[in-house]
Amino acid sequence: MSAAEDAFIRALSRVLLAMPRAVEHDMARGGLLPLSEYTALMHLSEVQGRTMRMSELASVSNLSLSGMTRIVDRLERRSLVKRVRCDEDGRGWNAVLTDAGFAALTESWPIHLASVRRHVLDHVQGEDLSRLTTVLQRIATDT
Amino acid sequence: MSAAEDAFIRALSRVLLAMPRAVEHDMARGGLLPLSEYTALMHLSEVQGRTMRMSELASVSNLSLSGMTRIVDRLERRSLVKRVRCDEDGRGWNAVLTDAGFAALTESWPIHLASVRRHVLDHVQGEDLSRLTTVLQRIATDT
DNA sequence: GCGATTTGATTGACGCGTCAAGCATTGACC
DNA sequence: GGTCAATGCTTGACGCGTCAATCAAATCGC
Repeated sequence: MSAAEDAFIRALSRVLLAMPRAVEHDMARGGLLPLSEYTALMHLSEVQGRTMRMSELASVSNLSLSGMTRIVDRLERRSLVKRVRCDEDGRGWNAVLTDAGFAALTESWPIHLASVRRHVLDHVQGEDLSRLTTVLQRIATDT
Repeated sequence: MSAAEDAFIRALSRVLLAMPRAVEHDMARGGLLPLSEYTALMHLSEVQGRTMRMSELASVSNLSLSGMTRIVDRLERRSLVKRVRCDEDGRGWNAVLTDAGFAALTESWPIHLASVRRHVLDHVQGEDLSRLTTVLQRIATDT
């Protein structure tokens, strides 16, 4: 491994560990949703009917199905989401974003955005943004 | 947030979640050290005397001190590291890489390298490597 | 020197996400 | 149409890393 590659991997590792913690911390300080829950609600808010199958939600969130079960459990307990049996398939469940869930999302996103901007986007200028996006997408797709 | 920024953040999030799991998985399949333990041994192997204070090891690994205590506990149980009281400060402990630990590291690194190369480095070509490294270092430093 | 504070590290309790096992429901096949 | 594998999701058990509390050694103030 070349010195440049080594430096890259070390920097990536640090970001991998430290950056999500920093954002998570900002969210917690604001009394807001943890990142995993925020992300789930965000995905729900972006689809027609604010409804997604558990498996689909897990997959777009890059989480195991059982992990998503736990998250929706927590969200449902706080009435931010409700579970509705799936019409076409009696085994399936839909997670549906409630109005309260949408409100929580609305409350959370400015802080989330500010945190992400401060910790990440502020450090990526101009042309780098699109180049890096391409690289990251390739890495993400492969995995 | 612009569409480009949004794409960047989403791609970064996916990499953050998926990539370490992929590498971890490769290590586990080879019956090798988990990433956290691998990293600790690696840091130890790189310093004079293969010795580091717990706090220093935690800090270079971007982990809490108590987290590092657990990791060194596991490593010590398998005799890959030993704890030695610190001379200059009776409260402190040094983690010292043992020969067995060094051997485990030697055994692990080819698979670790191959995994990192396959999942990450193969997707970063030419000039992107240094540009991306700079950005990641800025992000890591800030946090 | 002797209490009071600070510092280095460990421990207890906890939350999170994973895997493997379990439970329904569905769909295929005879 | 009844059995049997496959599918969608949940549950149990577990490992990991965090925070808050704790303990011991060191340092400061007097």
